[in-house]
Amino acid sequence: MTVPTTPTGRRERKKAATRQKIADTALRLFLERGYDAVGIRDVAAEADVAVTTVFSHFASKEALVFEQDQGFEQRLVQAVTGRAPHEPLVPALRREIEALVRHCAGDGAAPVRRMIDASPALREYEESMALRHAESLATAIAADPGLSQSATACRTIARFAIDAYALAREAADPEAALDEIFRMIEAAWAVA
Amino acid sequence: MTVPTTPTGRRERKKAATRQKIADTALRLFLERGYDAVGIRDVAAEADVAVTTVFSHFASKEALVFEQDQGFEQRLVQAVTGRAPHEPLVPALRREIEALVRHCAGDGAAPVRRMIDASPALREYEESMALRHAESLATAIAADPGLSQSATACRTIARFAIDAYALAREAADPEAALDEIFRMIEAAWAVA
DNA sequence: TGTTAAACCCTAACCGTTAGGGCTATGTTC
DNA sequence: GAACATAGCCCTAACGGTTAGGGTTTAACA
Repeated sequence: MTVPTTPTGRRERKKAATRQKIADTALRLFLERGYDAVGIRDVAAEADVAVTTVFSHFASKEALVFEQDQGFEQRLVQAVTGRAPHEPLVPALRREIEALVRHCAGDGAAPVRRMIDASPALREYEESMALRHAESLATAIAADPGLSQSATACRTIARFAIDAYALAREAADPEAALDEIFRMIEAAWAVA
Repeated sequence: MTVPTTPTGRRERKKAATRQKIADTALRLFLERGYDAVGIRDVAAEADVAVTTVFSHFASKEALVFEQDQGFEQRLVQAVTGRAPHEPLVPALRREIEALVRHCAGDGAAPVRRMIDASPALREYEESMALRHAESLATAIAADPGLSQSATACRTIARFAIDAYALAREAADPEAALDEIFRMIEAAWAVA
């Protein structure tokens, strides 16, 4: 079910190395020269691979920036499926989203965030990604045997949670914003 | 403030006519042959204009499909700013969104909806458009002198409302879904 | 009537992305 | 160990959305 952290064979190791080299090179170039000023052909040349190889590892130029997309989604789902028995849903969601917001607001991620915010294409991609995450989250919530909400309520809460993530990231005081938004989500969930 | 329904001069009339001809031609071709099977060059040729003219009227190929984008946004904002004095916010929002959902689920719009749902590019564009609308809506809500909510609460409710629109559209029974979602939104707004 | 600029045209390109087809090294089977 | 199958990579060429550059017409207006 989970991806092995260390691939077994030489082939898989080499593949993972190629992927990582491409991602690292791309991010470095993007930060050095700006996302729009770097072409896929530049990335490929600098990483010493063919253009087609880049696209065999990443579905689009934007995807190069959001390399850990999957981990992100898994954490969200895990926060729901892996929470302690009888632990209520919303606080568990909140905890995870708070961690994710902290991670994105951390110092290390600041230049990347600036880059994303400066590029409409990247912002759009990020939001579209978030919606996919909301779908996964909704599925996970709907599958929880301890909850018996309608499918609509599950999808609604999932989207609200993703909204919270997006809004908190942009807020001047992310912590306070999360407080406020999750009070609202809690109330919404209570009447569902 | 509002766009004049009938442009005054000949130049503006011709411009509007060109724009409309392009939009009509594009939609017709898209529906006839499929969105992906029709290129911008095809649209331009059939509408008897230059490719550059198409892009001087529409920012992208996707924008050709969502021609009434602006009207959409204006209606949402209007539902907030133009509601009766002392009328509560959420029911006004709900009324407008219900009307919009009905409009999109109507028979006339069915082929267009099928086309949108069949194209990832169009779906993504639509969601991104909806987020812009949420921003406008948030601004309108925040500007209401009768309300005294935090900026975060306003933006949150705006996004929730847009979520309601998206979720209801996809639901098997849009009316019932709206009922359910707006009960949640009402509760969220009450604690804001 | 002459001037200005908006709307339009054409050509040529840029850039992300994909198709087609070939090569090599890795993993597997006999 | 030899033979095979194929995953991963390469190259070239193209497609399609989008834009830059620069020219022409014509409505608007002094």
